[in-house]
Amino acid sequence: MLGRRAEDYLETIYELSKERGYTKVKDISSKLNVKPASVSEMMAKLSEQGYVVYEKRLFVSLTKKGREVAENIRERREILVKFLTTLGVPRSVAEEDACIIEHVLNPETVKQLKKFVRFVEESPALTPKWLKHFKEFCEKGVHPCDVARVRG
Amino acid sequence: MLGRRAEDYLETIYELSKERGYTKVKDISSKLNVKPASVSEMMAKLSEQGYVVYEKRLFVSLTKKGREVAENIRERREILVKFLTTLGVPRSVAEEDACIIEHVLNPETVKQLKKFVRFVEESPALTPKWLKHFKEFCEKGVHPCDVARVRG
DNA sequence: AATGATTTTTAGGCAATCCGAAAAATTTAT
DNA sequence: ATAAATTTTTCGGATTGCCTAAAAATCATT
Repeated sequence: MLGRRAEDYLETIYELSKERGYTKVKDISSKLNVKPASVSEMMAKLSEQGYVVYEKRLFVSLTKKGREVAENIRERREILVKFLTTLGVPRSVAEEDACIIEHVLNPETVKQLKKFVRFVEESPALTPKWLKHFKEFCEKGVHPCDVARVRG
Repeated sequence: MLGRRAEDYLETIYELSKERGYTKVKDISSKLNVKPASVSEMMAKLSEQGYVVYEKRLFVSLTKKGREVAENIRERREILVKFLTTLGVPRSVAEEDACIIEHVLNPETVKQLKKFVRFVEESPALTPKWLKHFKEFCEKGVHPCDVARVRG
């Protein structure tokens, strides 16, 4: 099985390969904030297991197998980011957190969060009333409906 | 700083100590599904760092410092479980996932999820209408409001 | 083509966390 | 009190993933 960290590498390679179809050790290392030495090692492992094509000193690219994994993870992360930002988590934080938990969440959970995102997106209103209420609740700390009841 | 795994240990000790005020290596090992040998090691480390009182071969209990950490984590987990179950994730899955991500989520994110839970709990209706809609959406795959528009 | 700069690899290490096996201590039952 | 069963510790080892430093390869410039 593929370690969590390995998945990060695959996803990164995926992103970095978009233009040219391949990427280099240095780029991966910068993106992931690890030293090139660590990337070299990981590439050896990933190519051994058939996730990347690794031509030493030349380039790294994904195999079909690797691309499939990467795409899955990327999709998962996008869902998580959307989900968290919908709930009012600042984008930068949402992205960080998504990157961490994308690897560990049960698919069942992801499925459900995905449904939630769709539920909000497919709502007829641009921003559903309840979501507006929620945002208000976040700002004022009081449920708008309660206010209505008390005041009205 | 305390490793993620160490936090799991603290939380487990906390739970197991509730009745008697202390717990034993074996119990921790069963709860965390690791061998007693691993627990011994971790206890040595945690007591060195002042998180537990570790009387070799006799018992393990939390120090104040350890209890504080444990309580924090437990609270975070409870929020997560509530949150996930609210969104329709089955309890067992929610508990598993919560246990994993409780350690890594940004406090900002947790804060926001907590607000969401409160928002739902403090809603005047037992189950807010939108949440009913969401559940329906989960079952039928169609947003109830859309149905209303199309049919009506 | 030679020099210098950059990139990459290799080698040796470190930390966290787990394991199994064997030894030691404790507990339980007789 | 002793034998048997259980619990706990210790020790050596494995894995994952990261690092530094030094060597090697590649690239860029003249």
